Amino acid sequence: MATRTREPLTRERVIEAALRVMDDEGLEAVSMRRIAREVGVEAMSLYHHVEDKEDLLDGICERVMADFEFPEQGDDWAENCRRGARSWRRLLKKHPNVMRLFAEERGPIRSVDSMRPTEFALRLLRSAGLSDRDAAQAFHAFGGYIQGFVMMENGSIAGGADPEHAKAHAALAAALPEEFDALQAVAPYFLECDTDEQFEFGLDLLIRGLGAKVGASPGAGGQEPPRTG
Amino acid sequence: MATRTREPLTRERVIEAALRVMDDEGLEAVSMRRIAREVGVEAMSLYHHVEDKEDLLDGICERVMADFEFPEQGDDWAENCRRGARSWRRLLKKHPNVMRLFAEERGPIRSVDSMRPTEFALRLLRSAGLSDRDAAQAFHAFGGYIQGFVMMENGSIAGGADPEHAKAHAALAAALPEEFDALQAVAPYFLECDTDEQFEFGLDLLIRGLGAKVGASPGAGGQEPPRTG
DNA sequence: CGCCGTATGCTTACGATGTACGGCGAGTCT
DNA sequence: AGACTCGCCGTACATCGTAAGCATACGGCG
Repeated sequence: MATRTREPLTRERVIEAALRVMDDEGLEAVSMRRIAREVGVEAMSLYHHVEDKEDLLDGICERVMADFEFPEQGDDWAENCRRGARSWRRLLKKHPNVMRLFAEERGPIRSVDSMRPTEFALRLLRSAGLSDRDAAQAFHAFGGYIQGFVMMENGSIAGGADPEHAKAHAALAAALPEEFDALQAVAPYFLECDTDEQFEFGLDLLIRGLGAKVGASPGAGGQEPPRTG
Repeated sequence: MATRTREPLTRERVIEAALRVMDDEGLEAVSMRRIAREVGVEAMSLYHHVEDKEDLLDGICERVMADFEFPEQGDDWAENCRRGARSWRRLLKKHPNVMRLFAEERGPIRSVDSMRPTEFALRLLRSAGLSDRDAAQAFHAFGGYIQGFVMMENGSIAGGADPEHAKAHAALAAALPEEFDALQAVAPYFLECDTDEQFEFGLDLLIRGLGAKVGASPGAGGQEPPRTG
């Protein structure tokens, strides 16, 4: 028979297929029917493994986060931060569409593995000498920067990566009234666009700033937490 | 007659209606039919003023950017940067869903007004003493940070703003295995979550870092641009 | 062995979406 | 007057998420 006791579809396999389709064909290709086809099943069968499409997308997010590659750590906290940040960016760029999912309101976390990157980052910041409070703040600062940067790389609002769009952008900048002189002066550098270098630039700013802060109040562990009621 | 020569629907009015619906009822409510109803017309009539839905969404983005409020400028470049950043964040928070649009790949810019915030930011950075090249880099650093931060505020992946979600997140953190000690220690501060303060923290890091850079190579204008072929 | 509850999958169907296509009425030009 | 254009409408279609019900297969029981 064709329908021999087949491999019994799991949530993991569904999500994996969805991630594959998303990476290969874009987020709009991720429909229940498309994913079902991908795993050799009809659309409605997926609902035995995911609650609904939102849940599927949540699953993709967690799946991606769980793929974070933990960089080796050395003695220099700044370099450790840099490596962590680069790794996070690399991950986000590997699945360009996941930023769009992050930008939506996501459901509660379900898998433990997807929290490991956060734990990793927080340890790193604490080991740099930040208080728990400052670690939380710095976490948001770095997280925001990295995700926002990648978003600008992908979405290309106000300075994107792909040459064609950048070219169009620059052409438009050149055609602008004279009052946009700063834009016209800087446009070539938008075009040049070595995004790795640009990423490092901002990363450097954050780390320098953090260095100043660490130097200012060195070695402080966590003081008492705020009342969380 | 009811159908007297009525106000002749324009692209602007369509986009304005779409923005209103998006702000009031969320991005998923923005359908061609819904917007058409909003302006008292049938869905297909919209296509005389926007190419397709993508174009409409592009229009929303530009419309929002054109709403940027230019803060007054003083003598302190750092304070000027802060004001500009706060203004940009305020704008993004005023239309929380627009971040999701920015996260997608957007079409080419069409309106001049929507470029003014960029021009403003670049002037500001140049007046701080940055070279054109560094201004471009810093622009991406600040832009990335601000947008990413707001995205985290809204989307709440790894530390969101609204209390309910944060609470759930913290509860989950507390229930985590012991290996997540950093996360557990910092969780209260994620919960506390004075987002304004957190925003200022990251902003400060960037500005401090920039200050170091400005101090290092002071007053340099723009050197020659790279070949843009 | 047969029996049955519970997973798992399929089929059908419904309402909503973006938009291609063609028609219709009014204003403008020759 | 007649032709043409412009703004708008109505209809139609493919695709989407998913609710409801039916079919089949598997595991634990007698």
